[in-house]
Amino acid sequence: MSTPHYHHLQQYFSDLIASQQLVPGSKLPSERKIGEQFKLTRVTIRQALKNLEAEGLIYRQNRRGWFVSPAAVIYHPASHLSFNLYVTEQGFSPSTEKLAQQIEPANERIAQLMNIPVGNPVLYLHRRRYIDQRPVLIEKMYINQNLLPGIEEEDLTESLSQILKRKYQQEYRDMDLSFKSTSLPAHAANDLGIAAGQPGLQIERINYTSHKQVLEVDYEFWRHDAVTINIAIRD
Amino acid sequence: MSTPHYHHLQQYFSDLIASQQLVPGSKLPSERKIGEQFKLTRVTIRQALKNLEAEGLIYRQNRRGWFVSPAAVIYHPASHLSFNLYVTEQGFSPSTEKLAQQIEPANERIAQLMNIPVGNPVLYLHRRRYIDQRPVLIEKMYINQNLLPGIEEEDLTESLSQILKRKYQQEYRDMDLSFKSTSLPAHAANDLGIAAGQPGLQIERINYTSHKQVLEVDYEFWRHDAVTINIAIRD
DNA sequence: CAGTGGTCTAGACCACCAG
DNA sequence: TGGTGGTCTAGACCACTGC
Repeated sequence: MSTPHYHHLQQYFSDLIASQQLVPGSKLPSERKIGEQFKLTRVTIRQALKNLEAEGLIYRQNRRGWFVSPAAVIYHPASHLSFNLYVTEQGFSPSTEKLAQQIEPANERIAQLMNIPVGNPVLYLHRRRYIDQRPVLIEKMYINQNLLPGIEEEDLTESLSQILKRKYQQEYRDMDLSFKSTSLPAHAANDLGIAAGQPGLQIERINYTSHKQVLEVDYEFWRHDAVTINIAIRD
Repeated sequence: MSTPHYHHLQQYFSDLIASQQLVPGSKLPSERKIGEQFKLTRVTIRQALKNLEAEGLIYRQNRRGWFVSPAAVIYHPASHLSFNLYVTEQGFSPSTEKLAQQIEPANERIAQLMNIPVGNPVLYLHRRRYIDQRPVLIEKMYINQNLLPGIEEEDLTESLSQILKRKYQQEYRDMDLSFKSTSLPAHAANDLGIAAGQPGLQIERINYTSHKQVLEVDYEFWRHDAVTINIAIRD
């Protein structure tokens, strides 16, 4: 077995995508159709498709089929641009959906970060964000409502940085970021409508006010093919 | 099919690892052994193992078996610490192996970045880096030898930042970083001794001198389970 | 050499989505 | 309701590792 069969298949679709005979968003033939055409079983087909998925060239939506991935958006955290802004600037169309919003008692980590007693209320916000109608990101945030009284009455599908600026004359300043490439936890995969266990990118972000208080702790779960992170370090 | 069989298996090993009945570096039973024990076929076993791999809990080495992953090392690029230093500080044991070193003509991207004509010589360096004897990272670097005359005579398994400091009184300063979660390209997977198509983390890093000249362009290919990236943004 | 993972066949049934 | 991907069986042979 010099080169495996799935490798040829990968190459085949890879070439179709590179030459734009398959464009972002278009649907691949069904696994069974591909199988007929190449005289291969579904196991082999799926190996090739999963590899292409890992490369970020294609993605699937549960039981709907396989699709060609759009270009990844570039996330530049140091720029402090909002999701809506940087997605728009790159020629895509962002949208946001609120999945949950509630007052919650702070757990240990959140309490420690926000310097409040464990169990004190924080605002929990759970959102799903889309690029060109494709869900790409699940966001779970814990907001320090002591610093932002009345924040829960705002329209929280809006950009938070907009709300901060308008209502509180606050801006995002310092932040701590942590990135990890890992599979999406089941809850995030479900929210994104994909099978659990698929590769993803997890980000933890802690946002500080200009007085070094913790404004917000943010957990983001990205489709791994949807984003590239750029950072410029200037001492 | 309420919860799939592979899910139970995942949970089983996940629990063993969490409770430290399986410790980092230890070998899992063979796929066939697991199959006997749980009355499952290898296809199902492998689905569970691949999911655990995507989570970063286990890893494999080509035809040698599956092993429990060690804790990820934390890479803090803004600290300017060398690989050797930050790995050591976190209680692991780093090592470096030089796979190739040669003078090469600069390609377009490198030439543009280094502000030299295309085809001018640059020093290419290809290294493999280990944490506790596990290969975790392939590095391909292009070094601006105009700024570092005689660099090619140094021992290039050493920390480059050490060499810079000692021989050239230079230090790493500004850098541009780009991260992407994607599968490892075939060359990198081969060098790491793992099957192609496995998830990985790709980093492009451009290092500048204090005079904003490009000192070095660095491409890193990490095992995705081996690293977490932390960055503090302070304006 | 025996044992490991890597690849593959030829089926099957299920859960979910769309028309 | 027909078609999709998701899961799974029960095999097989190959390439490589380690003894």
